[in-house]
Amino acid sequence: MSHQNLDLGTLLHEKGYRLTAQRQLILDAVCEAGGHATPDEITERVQQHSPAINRTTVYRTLEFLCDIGLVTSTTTHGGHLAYELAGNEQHHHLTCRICGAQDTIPHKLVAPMITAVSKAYDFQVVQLTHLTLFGVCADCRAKAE
Amino acid sequence: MSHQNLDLGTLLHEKGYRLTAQRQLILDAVCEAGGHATPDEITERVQQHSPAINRTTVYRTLEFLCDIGLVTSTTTHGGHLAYELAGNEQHHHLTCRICGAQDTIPHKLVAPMITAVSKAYDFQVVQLTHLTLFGVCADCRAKAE
DNA sequence: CTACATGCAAAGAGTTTGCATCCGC
DNA sequence: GCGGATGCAAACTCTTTGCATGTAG
Repeated sequence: MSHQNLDLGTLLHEKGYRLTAQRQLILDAVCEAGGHATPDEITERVQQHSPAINRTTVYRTLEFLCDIGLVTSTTTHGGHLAYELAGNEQHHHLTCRICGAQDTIPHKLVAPMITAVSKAYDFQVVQLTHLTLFGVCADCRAKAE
Repeated sequence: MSHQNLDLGTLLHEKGYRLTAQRQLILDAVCEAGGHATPDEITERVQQHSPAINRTTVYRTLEFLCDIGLVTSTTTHGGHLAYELAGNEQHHHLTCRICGAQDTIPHKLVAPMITAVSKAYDFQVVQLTHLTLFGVCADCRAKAE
């Protein structure tokens, strides 16, 4: 996942926020992580560049980036926070319980189900956090045999 | 949700475990809760009958009941554990972000999506924890207008 | 220079672990 | 009586909060 030619400075400035080294580094780290990343993983990545950065700052900045729409947050299976770059396209995830491999599936595979549920139950699904399906990937199934 | 004529004593005995008052009470509490219940809610319910019961015991017993297949666990939106009686029928949940109302949807609404994903990605979905879709229920939408 | 952002330390939930005691079988 | 189950306290992880200091604009 890339920066999408994102100019964080300009973007923040337009909204009245400040560009700081920490914010840039944390956003970079989320990009590099390339999928779900926990605050811990982000902290580790960021500290490779700038070891002094505080955990608190990582938490606050991730929430901040979430607020301004640059990243999205989910709760992972284990019940922990996970962040990822907010892409343009809505998508969902497959996570292998065994090897942890992640795959991305397009929303169109999920959309019909959402529509069916919405109609049947008069319930407006607001899947702010995208869906994560857990299972076993082809590789791990092959190895298991 | 009811006990389903469940004889916990016999069941535990068959598997080589012991029946204790705590286990019975905790299972009862999960039944009474009638849906997702957090360890805290369970503890509160149990303590209405037997105030001396320890939080640790609740945690351990819930995990134990999970292991022997009587209850299932999920991670809720807030990232906390939630348990519920393992029914015979696979199902999923709708949770209203506003009023917290919960509805249950049958697996057949979700199954086609799972099948499509499995085929397209050669990924065997093992949705041990059932799915929870977040959104806004009809009542809350009506009130919002 | 001024408000926003950061760092630090400490608090706070929720959950787990170690160990002595208890009790179902 | 034996070994699994419980209770208690303490540790542990993840996350949030309060307040002083630093720094972008």
